[in-house]
Amino acid sequence: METSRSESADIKQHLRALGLRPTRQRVAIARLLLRGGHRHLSADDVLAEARRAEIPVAQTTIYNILRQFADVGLVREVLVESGRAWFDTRTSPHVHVYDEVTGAIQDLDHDPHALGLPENLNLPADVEVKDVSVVVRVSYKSK
Amino acid sequence: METSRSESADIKQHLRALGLRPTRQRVAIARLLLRGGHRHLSADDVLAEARRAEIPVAQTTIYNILRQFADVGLVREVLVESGRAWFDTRTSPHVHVYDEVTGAIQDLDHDPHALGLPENLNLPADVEVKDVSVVVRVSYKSK
DNA sequence: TTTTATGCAAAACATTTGCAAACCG
DNA sequence: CGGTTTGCAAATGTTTTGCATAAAA
Repeated sequence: METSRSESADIKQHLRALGLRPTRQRVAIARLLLRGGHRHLSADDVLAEARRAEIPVAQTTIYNILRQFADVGLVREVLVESGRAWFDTRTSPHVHVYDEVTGAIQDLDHDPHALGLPENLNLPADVEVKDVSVVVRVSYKSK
Repeated sequence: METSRSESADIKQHLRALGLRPTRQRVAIARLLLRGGHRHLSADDVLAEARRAEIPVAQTTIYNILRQFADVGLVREVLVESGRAWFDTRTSPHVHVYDEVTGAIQDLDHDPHALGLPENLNLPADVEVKDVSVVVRVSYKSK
């Protein structure tokens, strides 16, 4: 895989714009995460992908970077089961469908903000909505 | 605190109806959880309350019971942060507002099912919606 | 050079497991 | 009794921390 000079430059600029120093690891992980296709990855998945891509990075750093990326909205944290966090490379509004049997997470093209929710919240002026997450938990009807 | 005979009987019957043997621990924990007021409790909170109420029960059992209770719908698992699960003693439909700063979870009287969601799912016939969870993540505007 | 990030190893947690003893029906 | 459930201790898995080294500005 070839790393184009301009792609790196773009990502560096992107990270800077988000207030993050474009370190070697952050740039490499960002490229890895943002390359086409929406995916749901655990921290360990990202570490594995990084290793595969021969990106020199420690597990601790993966955790740091994923938290930072989630903070600035580069990825979205998805909580569907206690004990492990998933990170969604799709940041545009959508709903998650979680299969309790297989553990699979699927995206559903539906904007949670279009649900008339935030308006109904009656929130104080200084309160800011950071995210609205919708998870539809499904399983299979027995017989 | 006095334990009325009939209250115990009610709970036992309730548990049986849900397919759970009314063991000493399950009955005691159920009574503790279902006594008035909607709350969001961690497994550890429940253990602490049990100790306070002098209910003889082990941590392992709390975990078992909470999972079972969630399975049969006696409580609802709430996932708002990775690494720890909360259990909501309110089972009627509502939305959660999670304060990222204080960690507080609040209920919002709004039925997620009234959002036109399940109908839009286009799910296969054998797929069953077990739960729809909505979490509005908020924090405070700076300055 | 000054600040910030990385990475290692060790902690810290929440949750689960294996298995013997106790309990429920 | 016979299948479940409990509870202990140990294990597991994920995420965090402390701190020295390295990289960024």
